[in-house]
Amino acid sequence: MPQSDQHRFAMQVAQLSRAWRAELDRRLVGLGLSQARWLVLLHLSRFEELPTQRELAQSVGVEGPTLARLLDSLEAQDLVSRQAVPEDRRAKKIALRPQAQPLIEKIEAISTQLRQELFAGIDEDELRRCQQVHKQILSNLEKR
Amino acid sequence: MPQSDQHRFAMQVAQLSRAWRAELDRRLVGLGLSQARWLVLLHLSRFEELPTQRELAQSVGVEGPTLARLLDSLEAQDLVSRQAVPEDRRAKKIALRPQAQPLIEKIEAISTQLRQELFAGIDEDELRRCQQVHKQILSNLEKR
DNA sequence: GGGTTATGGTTAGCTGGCTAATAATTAGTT
DNA sequence: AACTAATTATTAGCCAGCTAACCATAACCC
Repeated sequence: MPQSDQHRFAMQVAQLSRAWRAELDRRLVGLGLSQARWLVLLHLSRFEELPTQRELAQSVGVEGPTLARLLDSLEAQDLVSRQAVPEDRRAKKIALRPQAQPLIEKIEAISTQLRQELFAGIDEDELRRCQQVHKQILSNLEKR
Repeated sequence: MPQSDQHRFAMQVAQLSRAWRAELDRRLVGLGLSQARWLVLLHLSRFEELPTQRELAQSVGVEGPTLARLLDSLEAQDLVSRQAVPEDRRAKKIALRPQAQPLIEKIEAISTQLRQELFAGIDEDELRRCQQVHKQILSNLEKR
């Protein structure tokens, strides 16, 4: 595979990632949430037990400070709360406030809908193999 | 394919894109160029004729204002120059200054090296099919 | 040819990534 | 028990993406 194709692959991934997020954001703008914030809510809703900030940051895929600022604004909107952890007084667990629930449901519905549109016409098996490729590259990346 | 797998695909793409770029950036940090700037140089070096800012922005995959600011700093470093276009007095063509050439070569070498490491153990055919999947999703995205 | 619309570039200001440095607390060593 | 290490969250500050609003010029059209 020639170099320029490999280069194209890299570009494609970058573009895909940005365009996808931009489209989802466009559809979610009515909810008063922007970009990173709904992503945090989405991840938060998938935890069974309340995660610490560290755990949540890892799940979302951002660094600690990035999450801290997002939580600041989500807390200001009364969508989440930081709770002290008795066993470890450094840590804080993040909880969803009840008023976030309807929002979460809308986010889930909209993002699921978008995914269905984007995966239209793509063979399920192809998709899975593509995931394997991604996984391998990510694993190669982690070795550095 | 269950929803959660689709969700994972989206996350994977985002993570891949960020991690890849972060690693390349880490390797290029010694050149005094950060993130977006070497990308602009790289794209610029692949044009046969001098591109306008618009063309260059499109190639890099960013919006006009983003490129404008990057060019400001690249111009301040004497790595590129903006040239007036006689036929269209609104437009400017971007040219690489000679002193950028050795930099470009290092960037090419390092990014090629990284790509080879990341694509290690990945079947060429799989990779191509994966690109097709990306292409399809991107095309679905553009229809919105 | 003059008014309108479209286009190339810039400026301003927002958002959200990051690292580095700091404070508080915990864990580990001796 | 007392230092030292590591860990959790925060703050500060940089970088780079974006849209909106603007200017200058070009293209369109009546």
